[in-house]
Amino acid sequence: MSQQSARATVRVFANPGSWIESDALVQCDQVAALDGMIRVAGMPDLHPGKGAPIGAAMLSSVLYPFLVGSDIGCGIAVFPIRIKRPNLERIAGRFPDLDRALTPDAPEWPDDIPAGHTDSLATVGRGNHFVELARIDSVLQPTGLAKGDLVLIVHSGSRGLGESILRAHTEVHGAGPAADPGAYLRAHDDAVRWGSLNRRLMAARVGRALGAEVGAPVVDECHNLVEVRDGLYLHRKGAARGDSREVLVAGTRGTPSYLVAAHAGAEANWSVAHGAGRKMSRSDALRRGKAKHTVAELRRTKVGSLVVCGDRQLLFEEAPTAYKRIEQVIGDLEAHGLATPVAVTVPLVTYKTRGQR
DNA sequence: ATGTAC
Repeated sequence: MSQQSARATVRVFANPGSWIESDALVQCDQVAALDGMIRVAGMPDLHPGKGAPIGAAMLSSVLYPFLVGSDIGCGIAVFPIRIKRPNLERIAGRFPDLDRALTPDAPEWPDDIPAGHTDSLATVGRGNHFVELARIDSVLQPTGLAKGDLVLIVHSGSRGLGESILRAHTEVHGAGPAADPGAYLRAHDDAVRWGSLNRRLMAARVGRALGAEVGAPVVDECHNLVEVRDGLYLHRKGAARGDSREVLVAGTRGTPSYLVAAHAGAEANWSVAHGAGRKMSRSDALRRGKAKHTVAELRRTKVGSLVVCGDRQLLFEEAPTAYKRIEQVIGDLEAHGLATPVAVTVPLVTYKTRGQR
């Protein structure tokens, strides 16, 4: 039935010294064997995901919804924010409740909500998602930001909307291709717009709660989506658009993040990493973290930042030591000519969740 | 990563 064709290429853009979990490489090979697959590019933050690798851009003539996963539209946005004399304790205490959905009486309530999906609007979600007040620690290359400027970094996606889109497909077709790519893409595009709106609404909520002026985003890059390029489908799963633009590559809740000028070409599927990448599974991070860290040191980090996280389990799962070193990921991007560092941000206050769960 | 069930 399936015709014989040249197998897709797999290339991982990491230096030999950068450890990549072997399960993630196996997943890349499995993806490469899919019908229609042309080129799999693993980013230096590559790690195993649920059925498909995270930190990968996968170019194919066939559209596979499972390669993007449930959080369609997830991305990272950076907003300039002005606060006169930031008091971290006070800011942490005044952060809005981003676990609770926006209500229509809020001043931020938008006129146009993609897919009419109002559930969980302007909420951050869980997992690796966060909203962070950060300071520009150094500027390495001319850009619109200056040393000392404050920014709000928002990493979040489409919450239940993307999940429902993937589920609708999976219930009928499992890990198979989209039977009607156009229909999938129309729903998908709504989720991508919803994710971007979600990040803007959260920034606005934080600005209002802190009495701070929030500017238009200087970066807003989605790293989970399907991009149609020359009639082919480029599946991004934790891989940001990397062709001639600035992207924020997130560190961890307690280490710096990097704004980079991305200039990735076809061989890297026009992509760059989206973050530090997990070094261990959530269960390992919880087990090892409990032996290694106290809750107090995870809530007040080595760089002096505060982490608002009422959920102790999530705090351990998201510990900086559960992730690769961001400097190594950035070094790998540089070494392969995919990106050049532009500015370094250091966290001041990171919001994860108020709740206990 | 998610909403929901356990």
